[in-house]
Amino acid sequence: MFSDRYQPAEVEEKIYKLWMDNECFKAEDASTRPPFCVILPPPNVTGQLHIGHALNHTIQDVYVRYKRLKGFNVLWLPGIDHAGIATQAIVEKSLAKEGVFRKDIGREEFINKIWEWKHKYGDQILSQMKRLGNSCDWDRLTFTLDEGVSQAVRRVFLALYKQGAIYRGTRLINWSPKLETALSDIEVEHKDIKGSMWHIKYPIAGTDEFVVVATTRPETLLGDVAVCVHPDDERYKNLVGKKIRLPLTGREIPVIADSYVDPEFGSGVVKITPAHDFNDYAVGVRHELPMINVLTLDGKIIDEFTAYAGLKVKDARKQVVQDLEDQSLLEKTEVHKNSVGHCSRSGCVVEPMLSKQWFMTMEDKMKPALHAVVNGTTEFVPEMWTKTYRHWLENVQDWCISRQLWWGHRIPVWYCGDCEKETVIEVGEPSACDHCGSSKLKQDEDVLDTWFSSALWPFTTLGWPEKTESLKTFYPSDIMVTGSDIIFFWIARMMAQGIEFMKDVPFRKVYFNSLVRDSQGRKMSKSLGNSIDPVGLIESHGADALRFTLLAQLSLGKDIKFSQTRFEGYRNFMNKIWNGARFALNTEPQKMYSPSELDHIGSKSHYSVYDQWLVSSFEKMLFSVEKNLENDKLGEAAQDIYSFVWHEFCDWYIELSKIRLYKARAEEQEQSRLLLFQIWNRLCKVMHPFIPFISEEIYQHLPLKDVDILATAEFPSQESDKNWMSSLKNEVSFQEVENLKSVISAIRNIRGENRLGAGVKIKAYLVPEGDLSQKILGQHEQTIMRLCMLETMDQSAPTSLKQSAVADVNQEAFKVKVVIPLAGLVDMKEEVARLEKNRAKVDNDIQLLSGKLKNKKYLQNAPEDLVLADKLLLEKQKQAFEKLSAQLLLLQETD
RNA sequence: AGGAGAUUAGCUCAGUUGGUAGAGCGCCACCCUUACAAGGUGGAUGCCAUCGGUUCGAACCCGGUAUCUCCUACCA
Repeated sequence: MFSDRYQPAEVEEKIYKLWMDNECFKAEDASTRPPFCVILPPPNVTGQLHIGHALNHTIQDVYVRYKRLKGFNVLWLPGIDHAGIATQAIVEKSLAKEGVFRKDIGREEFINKIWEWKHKYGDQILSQMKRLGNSCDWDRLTFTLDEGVSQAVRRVFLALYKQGAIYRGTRLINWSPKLETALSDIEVEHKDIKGSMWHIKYPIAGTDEFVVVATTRPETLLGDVAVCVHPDDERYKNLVGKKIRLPLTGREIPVIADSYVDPEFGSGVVKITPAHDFNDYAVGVRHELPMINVLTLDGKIIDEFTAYAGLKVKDARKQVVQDLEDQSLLEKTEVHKNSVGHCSRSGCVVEPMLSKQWFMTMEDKMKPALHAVVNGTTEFVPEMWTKTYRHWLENVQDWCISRQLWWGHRIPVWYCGDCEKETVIEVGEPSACDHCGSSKLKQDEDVLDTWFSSALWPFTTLGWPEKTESLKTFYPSDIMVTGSDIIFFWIARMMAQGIEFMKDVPFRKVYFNSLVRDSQGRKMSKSLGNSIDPVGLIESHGADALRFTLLAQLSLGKDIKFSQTRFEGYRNFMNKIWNGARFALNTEPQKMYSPSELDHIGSKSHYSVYDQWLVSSFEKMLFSVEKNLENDKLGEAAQDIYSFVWHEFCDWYIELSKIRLYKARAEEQEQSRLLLFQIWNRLCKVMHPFIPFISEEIYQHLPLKDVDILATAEFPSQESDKNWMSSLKNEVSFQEVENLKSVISAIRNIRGENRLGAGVKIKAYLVPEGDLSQKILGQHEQTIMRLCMLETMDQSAPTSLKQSAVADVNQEAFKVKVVIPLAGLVDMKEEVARLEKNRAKVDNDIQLLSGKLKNKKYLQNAPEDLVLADKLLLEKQKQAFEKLSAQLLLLQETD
């Protein structure tokens, strides 16, 4: 130890190794201790952890370490997600740089390449998680493509398939032409694009007349199957039922009426292209219209439209517009801002596409998932997210679960070459068709949406479908910590699948963590370049400082702005803790204590009132931390620790105890040291869930004969610490020290406001009123003199108050008049100003209180003790006012 | 368009059974006092967005308004 600055870089790696070597994070499948389980939302294998992960993981680590210290059999189960589309896209991109293309090397070879990537980056992510201090049971690390998980996925697929809940069908889905796969909604990002709105004349068949249709996508005109107006729109009523001669194709299409059309928007006439627009698709289904596909899977016009065949969407659009203009069918073009879906992985524009895909029915599955949250079986924190959850689940649609990718769980369906029917099995490959017995079977080329396996995560990680001890002990888990952005994609689906296959919810509580934004409040994103790398932060100020920065700012339901100066502030706090410990541990001579000496006390009389005050203060902090943790208020718990360590222990206790520690007799010194160790022994445990490295490092330096490991120690509690805590805390001593603090503050205040530097030696008259006041002053004379840097301290009244600063300390039974002669030290102006300011404050109080006490209704309705307190306060303030006025008069007198 | 949330010190934000507003950072003054200058002591700064209601009493409860943020959907 004992650099005067805390050096996290020298500590963290060593400490993490200590934990690993001692298997501190291992959970037991069978234990007499109560279980506590957290399943880590598995980070994507695609790259590095970002600061959002740091927050998410730190929150979990606080719960997990706290419960571990509380004696629970804790399992924090780590994992990594294969993240199908994201990983495939990234690996494909990186291979392309070397001139290697997926389609050239083939499925098997490409998947091998991804596995190589996974091993490299998976390990990198794990080491980053360790640097943060995550106390996961690493032996249980699970990857979403592990054999056991794959088995489970196939069993679920088969079960749902047999139920009819999984089916194959042709629907309109989001399609990435670049990646050539279906996308989930979460993979579609809407961006505002400045585009155009083209007003096109559609000729009415058999006439010379036109109807004008406004569109942002003229190229899909090729797939139009109708023109639609609002049924109540007078302008077009007579048009309904007539035919339109579709430009560029000559195809005749009907005019239909549907209330989906907004008569106010554009021309009030909409072209219907069911194969390329979600609304049009719905209209198409309602009106039983045909659906004409216009695009190839890679986003080009199909060959049937010879004039445009092979053109990309953008080029086709230009060509179509040009051709319409040439035929004088383009009425006008307007600038139009449009929100367009983009593929979050490749950046290309997403096309709604008619496609044959696998779907899972959702409506029935989501009912119990909704119910379990509404009735509180699973609790949402903060509670407001239940509204969002409900809103989503009540408007759920079937889920497209197939993806045209190579990386993922391959769909366990085989198609028969003879009868064309499907065979689905749970293990291995089928040898014959279920329906006709043919052996000409071919497996579906597609893989499952990543979220399909993620939805099973709470039980597949514990060994399902085997009936494992882990599953029995740890399902359901206690808390799931995650972002609210995946409440539907993940949380809801885990709820549904958990209830379906485990007959119980997957977790008792969901904690939705905040979003970490940059210092300007912007979302962190690659495109803005404002992402913060947590590893860089750890390297600069240490993992504990980072953790504490995130935790201390935590407030349920609110985002965190990451500020560098605040981070530095908490780095300073780590240093403060370090030096507080250094004060306790560096005092020579060193003696080693047995654990029992740190847990029990000898004679109470050996402890000073300062010690007793500290123990009371510690106890108050401890209870507050526990209460806040139990109520998921991690931020407030962190702040409890902050203010105890800095403002109670360092600011007051250390200063109060110095005299005894430096100057007193040997046995008294020994007693002081023992108390310091007793406090730090416990304080380390309280701090540990939040800042595990520094607390463990300090703990390892405690002069204990057999040092154990903090990570698996026992959290202090009223029961376990009964002897120590209840013997030492003492409300009378606590009050005594609070009184003492008030005198010291009063003197310091006079010093500060009169600009009397620390170098100026001052004399003070402290005039007590009553025995208690006298006793306290007498007992703490040395302390007062030291902390206020007094030259002399006199308990008798001064002969005159002229040319003196005066303050009245008045705390219930403790009353002291503080008089400090200022003659020759300062201009009296400062003191006059100080007293006037005080008097104004007191006067304000008097006005307020007397007004209140004149109000008859207040006297009738307010609780008695409140009224009484106000009356007492009023009297006290009136006296204070008198005294201040008298002193002001004195000061202004000239001799 | 629908839903949710926010508005408190210069900045970032706390503030639950309604009872005279708090913290960190920043700022000002003085100080390297043997744990710590990444420190110490003292100080300044608020019509708690706005209008109304309930109440003896509102930052807090209810309603309206303004501004901002996020989510979902959509813009043919």
